[in-house]
Amino acid sequence: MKLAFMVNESARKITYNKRKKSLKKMVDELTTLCGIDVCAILYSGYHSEPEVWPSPLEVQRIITKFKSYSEVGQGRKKLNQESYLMERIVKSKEKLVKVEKANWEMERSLILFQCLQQENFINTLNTNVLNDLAWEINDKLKEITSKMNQLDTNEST
Amino acid sequence: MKLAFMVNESARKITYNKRKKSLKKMVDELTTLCGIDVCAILYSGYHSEPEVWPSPLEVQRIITKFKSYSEVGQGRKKLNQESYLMERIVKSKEKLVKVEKANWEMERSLILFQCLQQENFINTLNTNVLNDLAWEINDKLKEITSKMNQLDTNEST
DNA sequence: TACCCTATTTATAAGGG
DNA sequence: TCCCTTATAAATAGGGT
Repeated sequence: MKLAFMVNESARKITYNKRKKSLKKMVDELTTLCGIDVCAILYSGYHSEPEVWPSPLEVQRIITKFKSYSEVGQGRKKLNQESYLMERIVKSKEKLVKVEKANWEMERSLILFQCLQQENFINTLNTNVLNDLAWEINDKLKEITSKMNQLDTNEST
Repeated sequence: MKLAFMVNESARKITYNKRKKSLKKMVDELTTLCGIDVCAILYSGYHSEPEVWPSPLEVQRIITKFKSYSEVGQGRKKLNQESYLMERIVKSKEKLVKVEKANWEMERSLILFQCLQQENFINTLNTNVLNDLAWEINDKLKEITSKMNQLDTNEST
C-alpha cells in the first residue's frame, strides 16, 4: 500500500477512523507505560471542532508547557550577535510571556467553567452554588484583567 | 504484557523511544493518507523541552486552531440561563480572544525568527538582509503592542 | 455508511552483543 | 547505552454484508 493521499473518500474515512483510534490508544499507552505527558490534536474536515486527546483540559495543560518553552527557553542563549534589534525582540518576548501567563490563567478559569457546563455538572448544582462559582471566576477574571492593564501601563512609561 | 508504569528505568526508556518513533510515524501517515492536520506534543523527563511533532511551527498552527475553538466556539450557544455573571464571563472571553489574537501574531513573528536562528539560515545571510528582517519583525511587534494597548484603553473607558 | 472478518503487514518486548 | 534479531502481538487494508 502506498503512502499517499487516499483519493477514495469512503476508504479514506475508514482509514481515518481506524488510525485515529490507534493514535489515541498509542497516546494513552505511552502516557501510562512511561509516565509522561502526551497529547494529540487532530484537525480534520470530519468535525467542525478539532479533536483533542486525551482531553481538552489535559491538552491545554500540555500546550501551556509547550508554549512556555517556545517563549522563554531559547531566549538569551542564542543572543551572542549583540544587536539592538535582537535585544528589542527579546524584550517583546518577555512582555509576551507575562501577558500570555495572565491569559492562560484567564483561559483556565473559562475552560473550567465550560467543562462544567459541558458535563452538565452545573445542572445538578443548586442556584446558590452556581452563583458562588460564577462569582469566584468573575473575581479571578477581574484580578487578571487588572494585572494585564498594569502591565501595559508600566510598558508605556 | 501489562499496561502499567514500567518500573525498570532502562526498559522504560527503550519503550519510550520505540513508541515515540511509532507515534511520530502514525502522525505523519495520518496526515498524508487522510490529508488532515495532526500534531503531537510529548513532555517527558528525558528532554528539557517538550518534543513536538511534526514541527514547532506546524504545532503552533494547529494549536491556534484548537485555541480559537476553545474560546470562541462554545461561546453563546450554551448561554440560555440568562445570568449577568455569565454574560460577564463571555465578555471577558471576547476580550481574551482579541488579546490572544494579537499575542499569536507576535508569537508567530518571534517563532519565525527563532526557527531561522535554529536552522542557521541567519548565519548564511549577510548583515544587511539580517537587519532588514529584524526591522520588519520589530515593526510588526510595535504595531501589535500598540493594538493591545488600545484594546486595554478602550476597555477601561 | 458502518461494521465484521481475515490475510498480511507492522510494531514491539525480550534477549544478546 | 545503543543496536540488532526474532517470536509474538497488534494494526489494518481490502473485501464482503
